[in-house]
Amino acid sequence: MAVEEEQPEKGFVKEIRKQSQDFPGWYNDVVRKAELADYSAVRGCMVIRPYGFALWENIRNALDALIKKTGHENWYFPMLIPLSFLQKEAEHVEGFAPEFALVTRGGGKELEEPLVLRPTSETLLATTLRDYVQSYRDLPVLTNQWNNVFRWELRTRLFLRTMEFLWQEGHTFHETSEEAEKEVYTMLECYRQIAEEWCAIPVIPGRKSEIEKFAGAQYSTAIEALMKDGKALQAATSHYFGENFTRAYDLTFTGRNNEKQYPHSTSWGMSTRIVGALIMVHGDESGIQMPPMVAPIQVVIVPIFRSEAERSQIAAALAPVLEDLSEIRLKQDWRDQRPGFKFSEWELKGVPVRIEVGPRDLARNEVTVVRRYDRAKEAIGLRDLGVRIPAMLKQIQDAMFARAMEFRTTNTVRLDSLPAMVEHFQRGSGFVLTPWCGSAEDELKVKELTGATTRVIPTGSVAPAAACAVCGKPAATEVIWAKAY
RNA sequence: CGGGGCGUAGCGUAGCCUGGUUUAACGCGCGUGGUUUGGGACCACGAGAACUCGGGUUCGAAUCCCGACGCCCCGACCA
Repeated sequence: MAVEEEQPEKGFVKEIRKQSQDFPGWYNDVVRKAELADYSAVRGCMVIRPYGFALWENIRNALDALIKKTGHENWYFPMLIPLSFLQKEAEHVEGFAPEFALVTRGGGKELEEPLVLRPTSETLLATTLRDYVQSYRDLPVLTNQWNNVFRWELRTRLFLRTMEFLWQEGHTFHETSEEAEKEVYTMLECYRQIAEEWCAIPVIPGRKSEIEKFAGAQYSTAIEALMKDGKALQAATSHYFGENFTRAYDLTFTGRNNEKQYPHSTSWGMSTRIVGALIMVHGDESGIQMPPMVAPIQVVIVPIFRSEAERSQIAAALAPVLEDLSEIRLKQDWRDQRPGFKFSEWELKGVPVRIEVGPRDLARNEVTVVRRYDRAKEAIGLRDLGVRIPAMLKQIQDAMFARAMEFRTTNTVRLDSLPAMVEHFQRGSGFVLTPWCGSAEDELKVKELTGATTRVIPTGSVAPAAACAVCGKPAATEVIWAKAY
């Protein structure tokens, strides 16, 4: 009951700041009050609580299945990496050095060489695979690992940027550049599927600019999503390294021509940040909204009763229903709280469907079903739930994606001049699509004038027959600009 | 790293300016008992804080002074 401001019309929320007035405050309240995650003893690190971790697990399981389906195998590499490994690739170390966390002591004495808590594992992969790859017959090597990484961040936010986070990092090594580049886009497509089909988050896949690419990559690709506050969030990335890392780490193979060659490598990752994206795309003034496919709890049953007799009546009536819904992630809430309290709490936590069962319902052999998506309420016969609930979950999943897509569409504009961009970004953000010549000076100029950066050059977009919106030279591509997380 | 703010019970705060009826208060939460239960219930009783840490001033410090540490916000930085 921390908030004194006037209640929203519906009067359902008491504990979270208003999304419309204080988006960052709202986000923070929702993450903590919905019991997804909390701060920890160390600044910038977080405790992921069971409800939040269950959400991550659902996303992870879906992605892990896709990764395996596309031919990759899970490995595990150590978290401690000798500092010298990181220092071998100049661009890479330059990009990451400020974020290193070093271990300098062990066993009570100073270490010969500091160890880095992995910020990412490219260097370790390339080094290790030297022992396993000799011939073109040993390629491709398609690896993935689920782990934690550390980056010493100055400003942190739960899920979006923490010093330690969970992700998967895939690393692959190929005989040819064609094969490696194909891999980059195969994995980007996997990420698109996870984001759009599982998390109901519309994304734009495409290529990052030179400035925005990963340190050490030839080029980077990403999927970009638009949050409800108009800011962009990179939801996953996939990089092409060419021979950059294999040369730097002297990973070679003997090719079909009997000559020593360097494999072409890639890496790609999706992190717990996707959880933050999901919250900021679907959440509203009442809290989170979980897309049914990844929701830790898809259906919650709130029994309403006054007496022991009513209680057992409800329990008895529910028994066959529970059998019909055995495929659903379902929770019964028999806690000793008033129903209204439970309604609010489950809405805050974003459970897609709530089933209310009380004496009035049972008298008609029905239950009251309420959708979190729009609070639509309807009576459904007890025997129909086994069919109606799965259909409803599917319908909610689709509706959530459609609504997010509509938001993105109405918040995407085409502009063709720098003054128009400056004027636009003074009012807010959203996606801004412009013709662009591709020069880094333009990016820096726009960033200085507006705070916005290039997010992505959409896959499949063609060079418009137009002048670059920033400098007026002939455009080489279309590009999306936005203020970003 | 620059600018600003804050450290008082599990959480959110009041008290501080103007030291002493403060035995540090209030709300939420927590425990027990009871009445309740279809949109965040109510009553009663109860547990819970040597006020971030270290110095100093003073007869007396949560309160004033100095220092340290931690956290938050803004900026810079940033897969």
